[in-house]
Amino acid sequence: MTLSHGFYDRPVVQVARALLGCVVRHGPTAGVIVETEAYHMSEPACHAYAGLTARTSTLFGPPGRAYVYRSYGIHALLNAVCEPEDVGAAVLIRALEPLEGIGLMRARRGVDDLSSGPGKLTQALAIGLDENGTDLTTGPVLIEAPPPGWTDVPVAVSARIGITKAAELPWRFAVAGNRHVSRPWPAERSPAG
DNA sequence: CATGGGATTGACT
DNA sequence: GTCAATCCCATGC
Repeated sequence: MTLSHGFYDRPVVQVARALLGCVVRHGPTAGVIVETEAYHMSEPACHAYAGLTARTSTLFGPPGRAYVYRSYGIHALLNAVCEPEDVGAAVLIRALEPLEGIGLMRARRGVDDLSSGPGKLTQALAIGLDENGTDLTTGPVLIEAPPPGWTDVPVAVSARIGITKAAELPWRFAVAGNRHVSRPWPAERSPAG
C-alpha cells in the first residue's frame, strides 16, 4: 500500500526512522529501505539551510514529494520531502535491499552490488533528476508500506556520513544487522571497550 | 560571467 | 588509506 501524504507530514527524524522497511518502487524495479538519514533546515548540513532558492524549492514544497539532486557532478541522490509546506526537510534514502526486478537492476549496474549506497540505488532503479519534485504517492517513483516480515524491524542509530557540518547529530538510521547498508555500521560500544 | 564546493563512488597503493 | 571524476547551483563582481 502506498504511503499517504500524512506519513511525511511529521518531524523529519521520525519519518526517517519510520521509512525503514518500506519499499521504493520505480517501474519494474523495487527495493526495501534499510538505511536513511534525516536533514532539516535548522542545521547547516541541509541544503535548505541556505533558505529558499531555485535548487531547494522542492525541499520547501509540500511533503510526500521526491527531492532528487546531483552529487559531486556524477550521482543522483533520492530524498523524501517531509514536514509541512514552507519547512525545508527531507529524508535521504541511503540504501535498499533489492526486492523486485533484480535482473534489470544488475544489468543497469553491471556489478552484483546493486543498491548499498545512495548513488548506487538511484542507478539501479533508474531514478534521475527528471524525478525531482514528483509525487511519491502517485509516481512514477512510489514508496509503499513495509511488506510482511519488514514491520517493526530493529533499528540502529548513528551519526550521518560524508558531511562536514553538523556531523555529530545522530540522524542516521538503519535496519540493525542488515548487510545492505552503505558503510559498515559503527561497532556498538561494549563495556569492555 | 567566473569561481568554488559538495548528503559519492571506484580504482589504485 | 588516498585521490580523481564531473555537473549544478550559490555567490561575487
